[in-house]
Amino acid sequence: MAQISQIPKITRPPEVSGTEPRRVGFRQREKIIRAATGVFSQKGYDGARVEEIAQRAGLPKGNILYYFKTKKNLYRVVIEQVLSLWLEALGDISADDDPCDAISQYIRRKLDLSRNYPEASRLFAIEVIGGAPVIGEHLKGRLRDWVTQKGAIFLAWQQEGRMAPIDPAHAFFMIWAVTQTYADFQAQIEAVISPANYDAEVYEKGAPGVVAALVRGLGLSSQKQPLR
Amino acid sequence: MAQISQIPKITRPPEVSGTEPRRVGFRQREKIIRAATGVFSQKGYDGARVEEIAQRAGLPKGNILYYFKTKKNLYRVVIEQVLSLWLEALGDISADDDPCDAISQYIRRKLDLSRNYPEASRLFAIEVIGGAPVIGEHLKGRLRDWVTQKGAIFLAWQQEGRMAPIDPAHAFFMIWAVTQTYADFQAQIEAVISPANYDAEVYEKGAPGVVAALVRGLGLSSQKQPLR
DNA sequence: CCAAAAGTTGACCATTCGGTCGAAATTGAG
DNA sequence: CTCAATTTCGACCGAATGGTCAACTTTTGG
Repeated sequence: MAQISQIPKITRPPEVSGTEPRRVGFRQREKIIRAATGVFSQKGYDGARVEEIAQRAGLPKGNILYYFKTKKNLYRVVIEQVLSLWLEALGDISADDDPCDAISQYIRRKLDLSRNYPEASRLFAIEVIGGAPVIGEHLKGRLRDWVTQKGAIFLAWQQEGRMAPIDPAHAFFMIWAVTQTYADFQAQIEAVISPANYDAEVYEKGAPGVVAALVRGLGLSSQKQPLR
Repeated sequence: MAQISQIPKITRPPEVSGTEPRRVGFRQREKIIRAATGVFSQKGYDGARVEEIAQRAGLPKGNILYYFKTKKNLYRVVIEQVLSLWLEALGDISADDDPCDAISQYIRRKLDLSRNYPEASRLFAIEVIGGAPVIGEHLKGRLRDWVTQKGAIFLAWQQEGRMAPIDPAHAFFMIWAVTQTYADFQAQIEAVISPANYDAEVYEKGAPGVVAALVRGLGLSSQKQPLR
């Protein structure tokens, strides 16, 4: 996805025409970032070899360093892009929403993220497990604020008895943990059940039950529903 | 003439007799494994430096390689020990148990594992995220069998209406995800809430609500008295 | 007490990897 | 077309790292 970046010297606004502003470097950067995400997510920062990223991107190694001065810098760019994706997916939860609808939808959104960007999820996980050396500050900032804000909504719902009395932050930890486990621990899940098709078997068949369980656990029985 | 060294001057046979292995190597191995677990869990396999492990263990590098022929071999030993811990903690769940009691207890046990061995949990996570190259076969074997077996019990309970109709395997994935998140994503949790004392704030204050939510979500509302 | 086995240690080596460089090739604006 | 900026690419380098080795010390069994 397009993102605010500091590409050197793009002074021309994107003119949409038959002849796109084919900055060669832009395409290459995208390819490299995509390749890097894959390698970093599997091997971690130290395990990843610039040479392998280059190979996956179909470029010589020197080229990678040409676009991203250093390996560390490339990692920073990649992880920050992943973080953006993650934060975006937080989306909005409004106090006016029906708790059950809002949260089920939120859970499903997170689940979709795991499904569509499993590598991003894994990379994020590795970064956090390692102590979040790069994105730690962001977590203490944006993420924390978001949780505080949405947590207030949860508290209000709880006040009205429309949600189980659980610490809002922990409610989020729970939701994140469950949804991300399908991307991060895919290898384990595949070992336990042996799905012919992971997406179909897991996200389509298994996940709905999990969403229901989460919703039930958070005390969000559908307002006018037979479920008790 | 007295040698100054940090090595305990144990010139006498170990005060502890019996089956205690007198070999010096046994102690050293333990120290090394402990140090290695810490380093591997934070940096991953490639990020870990043998030198750093040696330093943490208070030994010269050559010594590490003396006991564990290669770095890879050391990793294998460490990860396999972690796996043992993990599998042991699965413990037993019997069909005769009260579902609610059995599963709450199980959740608490897993939570204790995260609390007492956070590094082990993180190392396990890194291994699985990387595709479980070393322990994959074990997961397809022992873990899978365990899930199948215990899953049957879940199904029986569900038949009797004592548990929500959720795929047993996914029920476990859910429980594992939530309990392990407190160890694996500690950095994120610390960023969001700022606990003066992680254990107290998280495991003692926050976790009980999470256990309750999980139990509720799995449809195990305690028809009995709130145990403990 | 003695000799063999086990363990310790730092110096050393081969390889790998991130990063540099310079020169050739490509691109694109005027 | 021209020319300068951009991009390509392989050769090369220094630092770091896993692993080896041989000399030396300690432990152990008899």
